[in-house]
Amino acid sequence: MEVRTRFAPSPTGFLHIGGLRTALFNFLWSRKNNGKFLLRIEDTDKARTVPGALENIVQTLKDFHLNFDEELYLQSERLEVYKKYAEELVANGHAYYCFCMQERLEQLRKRQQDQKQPPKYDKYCLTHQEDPSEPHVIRLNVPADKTIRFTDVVHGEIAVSSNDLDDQVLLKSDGFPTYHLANVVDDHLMQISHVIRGDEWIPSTPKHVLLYSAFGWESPQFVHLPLLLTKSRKKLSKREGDVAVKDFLEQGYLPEALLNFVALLGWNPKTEQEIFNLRELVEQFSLDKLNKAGAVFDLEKLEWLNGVYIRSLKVEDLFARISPYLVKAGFEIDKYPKEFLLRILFLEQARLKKLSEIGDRVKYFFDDPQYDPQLLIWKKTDKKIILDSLQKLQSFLQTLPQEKFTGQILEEEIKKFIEIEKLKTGEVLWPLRVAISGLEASPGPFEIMDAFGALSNGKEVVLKRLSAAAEKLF
RNA sequence: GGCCUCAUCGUCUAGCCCGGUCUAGGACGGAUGGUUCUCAGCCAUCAAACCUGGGUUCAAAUCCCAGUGGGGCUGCCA
Repeated sequence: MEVRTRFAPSPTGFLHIGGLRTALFNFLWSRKNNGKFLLRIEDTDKARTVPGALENIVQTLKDFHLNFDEELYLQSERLEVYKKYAEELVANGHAYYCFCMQERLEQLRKRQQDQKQPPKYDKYCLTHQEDPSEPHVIRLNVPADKTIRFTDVVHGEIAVSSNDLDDQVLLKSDGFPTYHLANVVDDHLMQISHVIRGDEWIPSTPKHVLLYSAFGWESPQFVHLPLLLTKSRKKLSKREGDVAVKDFLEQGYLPEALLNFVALLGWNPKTEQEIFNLRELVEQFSLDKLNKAGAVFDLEKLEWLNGVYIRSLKVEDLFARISPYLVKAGFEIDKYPKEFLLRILFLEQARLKKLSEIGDRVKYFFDDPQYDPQLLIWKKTDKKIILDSLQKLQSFLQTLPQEKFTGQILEEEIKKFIEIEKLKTGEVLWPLRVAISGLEASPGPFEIMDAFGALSNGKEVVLKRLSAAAEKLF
């Protein structure tokens, strides 16, 4: 039998991290088995549907190369289908019309809760039918005293008493199906072989199993994934801050890193490999390597992984991806030679955790730095020593032709200069670096000057900053 | 409250199914040292966990039971 999986999000918000993982695992399992991966939008709640959410889901999947097969299915376009099947259930006694008003249901629920009874519909309408032209819903007629069993691929056998199940609404009074109906009908009609979804669905799976058998259909394989948790071990949800994939992308997490990271939440390869591209994930993925326990979404490890991916990028590629962030930071990058920009990126590459950090890090390449003069003074030296070293350095660099303004040569020349002048390395390099970067922590002075070397006035800029530094010390 | 479910370092996890090789392995984060003017990177070292209690067994992280703790669900939401 062909493996057919689906990702079935509701368009109630932008795709979030948990959804991305669910989509990924469905995708991987289908690809692993040369099967099909479907995208089905479960837009059966008109009130909760968010404009733009559908587009965001489709776009995000595309960003991660999780391409779906067949057409895009929208449940809101299949209303007649669900209605037909709901009526079929009514006809054979597995469901019934319910005319109860919201008010009665609320009272019922309240009474049950006060008596510490589990809230459940009391089947009133099963025996009190009204005019079918009156507004009504269709409810599942859950039989009493039955044990409902199903096998979950990750959890094993799960058994529940039908007495603990409520007569779930299948078709709402507005003619829309509820999740339970639409999901079961579509999974059957679309011949889904594996239902891979979050653990939060385990409690409603028995209802689904009941539906499959009421229709006389075979159930698919159920694969419930461990929940993604916040640091406080609560289910990751849209409410809790930045979980929209879009936000991560905008902060400059690379899709490859995000995907790699999310793949390792609730799944592991049973080897010590940690870095995976999509192809490798397809190769190594299997359902028996799935975990049962919920996994905390740990931002620190994501940052590390993102750094790994950033470092592995070719500078040209990094440039392509990061230039929007440079523009956003206000740098007019098209006024600078590309070589200059590439050199800057090359030296920041190992330091970046997220692309969005680039603006702050490279400011000093575009604007003269502002800093406290005290910063120029290295360790236990004093103002006088530093000023002296700065002035000597200045006149020395003055004599160097612009062609010699490349990292390699500069390093040799300056080290030679230090030796001849009998200065300490730190006395020269520290203030030099601070003078040109304005920073306590930055790339090395030779690297920075090397980058400036790609500018026609590079030497000029460096010398100007050196004399500005000397002036600050007066 | 009821039902379901989970339980190894702070976090992601390996080991558990098929008990001994586990003085419990890896990674992130942390600490320390090396490279070095600083930071990052890289390299090295260290600290850090089998929820508790019973059983079964010569032997239990691994099997069984109970407890505890966490989480999920309990809507004409998905």
